[in-house]
Amino acid sequence: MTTYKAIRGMVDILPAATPLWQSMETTALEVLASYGYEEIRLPVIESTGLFARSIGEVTDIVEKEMYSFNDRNDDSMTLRPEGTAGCVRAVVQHNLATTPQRLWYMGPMFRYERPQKGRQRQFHQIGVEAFGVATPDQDAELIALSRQLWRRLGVDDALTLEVNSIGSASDRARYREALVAYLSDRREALDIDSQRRLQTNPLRILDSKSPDTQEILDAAPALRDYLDSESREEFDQLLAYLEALDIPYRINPRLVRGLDYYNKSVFEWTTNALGAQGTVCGGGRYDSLVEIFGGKPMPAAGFAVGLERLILLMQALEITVSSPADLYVIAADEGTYRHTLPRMDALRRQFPDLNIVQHLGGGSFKSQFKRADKSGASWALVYGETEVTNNQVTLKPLRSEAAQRTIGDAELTAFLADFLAETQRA
RNA sequence: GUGGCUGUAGCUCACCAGGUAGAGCACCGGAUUGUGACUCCGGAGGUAGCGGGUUCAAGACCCGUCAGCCACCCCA
Repeated sequence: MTTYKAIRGMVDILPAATPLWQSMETTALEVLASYGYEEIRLPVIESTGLFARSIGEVTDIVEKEMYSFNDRNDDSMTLRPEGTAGCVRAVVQHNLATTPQRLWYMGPMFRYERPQKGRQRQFHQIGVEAFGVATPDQDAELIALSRQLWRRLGVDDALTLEVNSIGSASDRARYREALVAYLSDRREALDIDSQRRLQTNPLRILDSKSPDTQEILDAAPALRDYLDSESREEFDQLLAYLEALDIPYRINPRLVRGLDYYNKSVFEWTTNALGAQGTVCGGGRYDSLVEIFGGKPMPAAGFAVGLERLILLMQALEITVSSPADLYVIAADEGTYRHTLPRMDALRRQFPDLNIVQHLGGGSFKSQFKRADKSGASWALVYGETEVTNNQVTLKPLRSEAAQRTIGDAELTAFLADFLAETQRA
């Protein structure tokens, strides 16, 4: 017999972890709604060309990390490696950007990379994209929104905001020339990867981790000196907004994002609690992407949150949530079980927020109580012969020292209403 | 894609000049009449990731392969 395992880099999220995921997701939904962002749901597969054009032909993502294949019509398709390209495509296709739009989406992304902690081949992101506002109040709102999310999740103390401005495309072109000129003279002192990038993507040399390369970069031309006045002013304005919001930040002049479409202000939220993959959230402005995809020129900015990394961070901070059952229903035998059926059915309709777990498969009271205990339920509802003949039910507390009691069916409703009120849910 | 470490019961791990596997936790059952958690007793559960080689004999050694982890790389 053949046994199957999930394929490399594809990860099952098991019941032990889903309560934390769900809690994180609902919190995110609330925060996004509180800022007036609306959900958009997008396909997981797009034309390969869409990503090549937006992300950039010479980026690592496009060069070697895409899950691409030809469909039955021999068209090249790609499992989305990120969400912005598809979102912009949808905005253009449906003409959504006639007025400013605040959008978000959540779902799986795919990159063919070597897996390690915090890096999978299928992973999940929440993407937030805002269209139509060119001024840095938009960048500030996006950062404020993300900080609000960290606060609500209890991870804000573990995250640091890094910001930078990478200017316009023409600023970067001029800077690239200067940087290449400077580094070419010192070519042999650079690490191998940086030597290669000298031809392909020189700006990425800036965030090389090689100490030798970084030392050479200390005396290199600075990107900031090549920014036009607009980029500079808008960056300074963003910093002023961050100060007004009381969001601590670190200007990282070597922060350059890996995707070609970014311009002007960019940012990352990072942590050192996760090892090498410390970026939990990254984003910035991408003012020319809408036009590239055939829309009317339209400024835009956004960011993406890596959900696995966020979960890992929450786990590292020992943030736990659980949703145990409220009631566990025990019946003495087949006849009493049948007696409970219409009653539990009615209770579920009457109290939709109540988690009622019915014991299945029979067994002794002893074994049923063991299960009841393991379910985490607060109360066991016990139906034996006596209860059934008297139209009663026995309530046994499983989490407290309160006394067990037997009450009439009619009183159960009042009891459960009180229970929900106590647990602040009714 | 590169380098290093690891891979034994559901989980965490052990044994071992190489002589066909064990613990704790978890699981199931029991300790007289309809009651969990603690305790005691018993039980079930493993093609030792997979394939090949060396050997009388391999979970242990060698090779390959797959997977995980760590770092590089890259990003979320």
